[in-house]
Amino acid sequence: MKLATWNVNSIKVRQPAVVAWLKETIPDVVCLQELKCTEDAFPAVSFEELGYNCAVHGQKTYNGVAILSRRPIEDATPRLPGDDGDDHARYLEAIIPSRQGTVRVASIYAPNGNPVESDKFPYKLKFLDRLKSHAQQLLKLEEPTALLGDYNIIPGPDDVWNPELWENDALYRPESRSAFRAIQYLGYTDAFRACHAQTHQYTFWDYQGGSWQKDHGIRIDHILLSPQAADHLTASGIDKNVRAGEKPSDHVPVWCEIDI
DNA sequence: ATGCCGGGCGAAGCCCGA
Repeated sequence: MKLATWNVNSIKVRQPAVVAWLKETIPDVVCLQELKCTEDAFPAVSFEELGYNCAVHGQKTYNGVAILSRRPIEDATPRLPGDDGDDHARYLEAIIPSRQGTVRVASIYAPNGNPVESDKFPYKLKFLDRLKSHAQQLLKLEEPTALLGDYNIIPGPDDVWNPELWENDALYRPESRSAFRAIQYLGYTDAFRACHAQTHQYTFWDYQGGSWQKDHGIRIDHILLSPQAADHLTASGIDKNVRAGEKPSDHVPVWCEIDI
């Protein structure tokens, strides 16, 4: 089963690119982030024509997450527990039947958190703490679980072209990196890092300043696997070529293959 | 180091992202 995540930065603008990528790579499950639209405006038909079911947790202008699946989508559940006052559409979880049993997947759009002096940074850290608590609850189920998405965290100095320039950025602050490690310490595996030792493999390049041409990127889109999923991990990759296409998102897809 | 880029909204210019 091939699982993927992609922050599309507006599904309305990116719909042709997503369709082309789906046709080329044929993932079984895709988690999308930054739809920037409500569920009504989500272009589900163009994905259904390719054989995908869609579950959408939308929001006008900001955020918005979705799950596409070639298999049925069961129990699609929006929102991360732990703060009923949080109305951002940043989390959608669902159960997907596999050949043997099921896989639980989540599409996650963690807050950016900049500037760090603003209330956006504590909001980010609180969201990540809620994600950790929920991830801990999910471990008790002892199921194959994949938490896919834009975590907005650079895990370490090898995941950015020039870490010195990011020291006071919310994506690289010690508090953010610590929060990402804390989820892994619960028992989750970074799928890409488990498959690749190469450093400086990026998932995001800023539109500005020729970042893509200079390969000045960051690795912030991640797939975390529960032990029952990680035990069957066979491959992972970053579809970097997508960044060179027509009207690209600033993020590219990250995927993993689990033999379940 | 930032908003030079790109998108939303809405019809100019501001908000937001990373």
